[in-house]
Order: sequence, then C-alpha cells, then structure tokens
Amino acid sequence: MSRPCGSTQKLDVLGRQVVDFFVDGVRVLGLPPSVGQIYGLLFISRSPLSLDDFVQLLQISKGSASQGLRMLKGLGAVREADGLNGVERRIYYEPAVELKRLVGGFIREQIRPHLDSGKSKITRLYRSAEQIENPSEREFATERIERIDHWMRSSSRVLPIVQKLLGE
Amino acid sequence: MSRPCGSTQKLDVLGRQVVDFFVDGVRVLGLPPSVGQIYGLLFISRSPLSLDDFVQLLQISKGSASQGLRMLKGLGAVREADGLNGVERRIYYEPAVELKRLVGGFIREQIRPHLDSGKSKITRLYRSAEQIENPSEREFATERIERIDHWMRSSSRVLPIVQKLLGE
DNA sequence: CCCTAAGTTCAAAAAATATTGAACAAAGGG
DNA sequence: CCCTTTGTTCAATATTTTTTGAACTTAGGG
Repeated sequence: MSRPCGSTQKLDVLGRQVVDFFVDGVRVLGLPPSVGQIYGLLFISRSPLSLDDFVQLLQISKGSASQGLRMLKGLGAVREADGLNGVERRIYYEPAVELKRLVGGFIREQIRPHLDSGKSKITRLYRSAEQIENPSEREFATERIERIDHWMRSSSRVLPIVQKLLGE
Repeated sequence: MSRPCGSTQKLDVLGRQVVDFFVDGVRVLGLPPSVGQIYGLLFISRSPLSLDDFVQLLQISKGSASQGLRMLKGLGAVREADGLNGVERRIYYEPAVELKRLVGGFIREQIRPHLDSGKSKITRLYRSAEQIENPSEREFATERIERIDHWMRSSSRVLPIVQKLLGE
C-alpha cells in the first residue's frame, strides 16, 4: 500500500502558506515550530494524516513528529481518526478546529498549571513577608504581595469567560 | 553621593523570591528572564531604582538592564519617576502595578501586531485558495481559511473585553 | 514465535535567544 | 570646552530550546 490518504509527496503553495501561518501562530503561544507545522498541515488537509505523512510532507524527523503530535494531543488540538479505517495499525490524526476547544486546551495545559503553582508560591511570599522586622517595610511588602494575589484571582476568574466568549 | 534610594547592596530573601516569581511569570509571556528580574525587583522596592541599582542588585550587565528597561517602558510596565528628585541626571524608575495597564501594554505590544500581520496573511491565503483548480478542493480550502479568519475576528473582539474585566 | 512495520525515547547536534561587555554617544558641571 | 557620569548599541559569547536520528519498545501477521 503506497498512500492511503490523499496527500502527495510535496506540499502545494497554499499548504506551505498555511503551515507557515501556524508556525508564526504557535510561536506567540510559546510552542515549538514543529508543532505549528504539524497542526497547520493537518488543518489544511482534507483527510487524516499519519506520522509518516508529517515526516514526508514537512521534512521533519520522526522524533519531531512524534513529540509534536504528543503535545497536540495533550492540548486537545488533534485527535485520532478512529475506527473508520479500522483494520490498520497505523494511527491517523485529524485536527480539532473549534477555537473554543483549542483555547480550552491551551488554558488547561499551559496556563492553569502556572496559576496553580503561583498559588503556592504566593503563600510562601506571604510567609517571607511576615518575617520582616520593620513594621512599615513589612506592611509595604504585604500590600504588594496582596496585589499579586489579586492579579492571580482576577486571571482565574477571567479565563473561563474568555473561553466562553471565543465559543461564539 | 553613595545611594540616594533605600536599596542596599544585596537582595534580601523576599526580594529574591519575588524576582524569581516574576522571572517565571514573564517566561509564560515569552519575555526574557532579565525583564522579569528587573520588573520583580522594582515591584518589591519601596523607592524608585536606577539602572545601576538593577546592575548591582541583580548582578546583570548594564546592557541587559538597559534593554530590559527599554522593553518594560515599551510595555508601559515601568515609568520614569519624574521630577521629584529633579536635580539629578540619573533616571529612576517605578513600576506600573495595575493589572489592567500591564495587560493593556502586553496586548498592544505583543498581541495586536500579530493579529494585524495575520490579517494580511489571511488575504494572501484567500488568494492562493482561489487558484486551486479542482472546485471541491478549492471549496474546502476556502472554508478552512474562513475559519481562521473567524478565529482572528473573535480574538480581536475579545481582547478589549479581557482588558476591561481585568480592571476590576 | 519470529519478523516487520509503527511509534517512542533520549543523548547529541543544531538553531534560536538572551546576556555580556567594550566601544560609543550624550548630557551636564565646572 | 573638556571631563565625568549615565546610558545605549551591537558583535561576540553563553545559554536555552528545538530538532535529529539511532537505539529501543510494541503490536500484529504469518
């Protein structure tokens, strides 16, 4: 069996353009270029693609493709194109294309963890501030930490709203 | 004149903790560590600081301090502590501490430019899609590009709302 | 069971980013 | 004016991140 999906050996003009678009896009989000390439290619493909398709069409290593797909799965940006082919071992992927879902995955994987670890760091900051001898210095430090604390709470509050607004 | 501000030669425990907190924080935003260090130190300082203060307390080079401050100014995260000292040449900085303002600066400097350049890229994508011979392929490509287009519009719409919500 | 095709892992190499520091401007003070 | 102090620039260096590819696992097929 040569190529079960519709992809040819080389990316066409639009394909290249879309891939580059997503490389730039994910860059803003702090994700590696290979992730943008993979998602971009999948996004503009009419049929699901396998790891080898990414390797061949994007000219990246199997390692990059594997790791990129893992990250995209984690973000919920990609899912395995289930059973339809059924009989084959090879796994095919298709993109999640709803903004809400993509943003949700990003928030869950990249933002929430930071907000959460921030929580405990703030607790430690409060404790350090308590140690300060000079009352006026201590008060100032505590105020500043309360401010960070408030920032984090605001952010937590806003995230779900953002996700909801992007769902429309 | 030795040190006109209240800072000593070495960072205390809380100072170090806050600096590290912001180093992690700006990392998520894709900004360099030195920027986080500078902002963090300023944030927890009771008085405005000068370039040399950052160099000495954070043990970074003059170059890093200068570039970091430039970026923070651009983001509106830092402002020059005006006239009060008046007579001196040296410039002192103080932090902007309102979340709304910080987020606003980040959106303006780091997000908007990308959304704007995205606009023109999308126009080019539409043109490439028009070139596709096969009608069904062309239609598929166009639909996908419309989807990106819609994503970008949604994002543009949501940004000001986010900024507003964070102002409370 | 063995063999092959599919996918993963991870140490090493390559590429991208951030930092340094020395040379350079600019701005007063005397 | 010149000298000193402050700040900027940018090529070289250091650091971090990403990618590669070869060795390794896993899952069927025969």
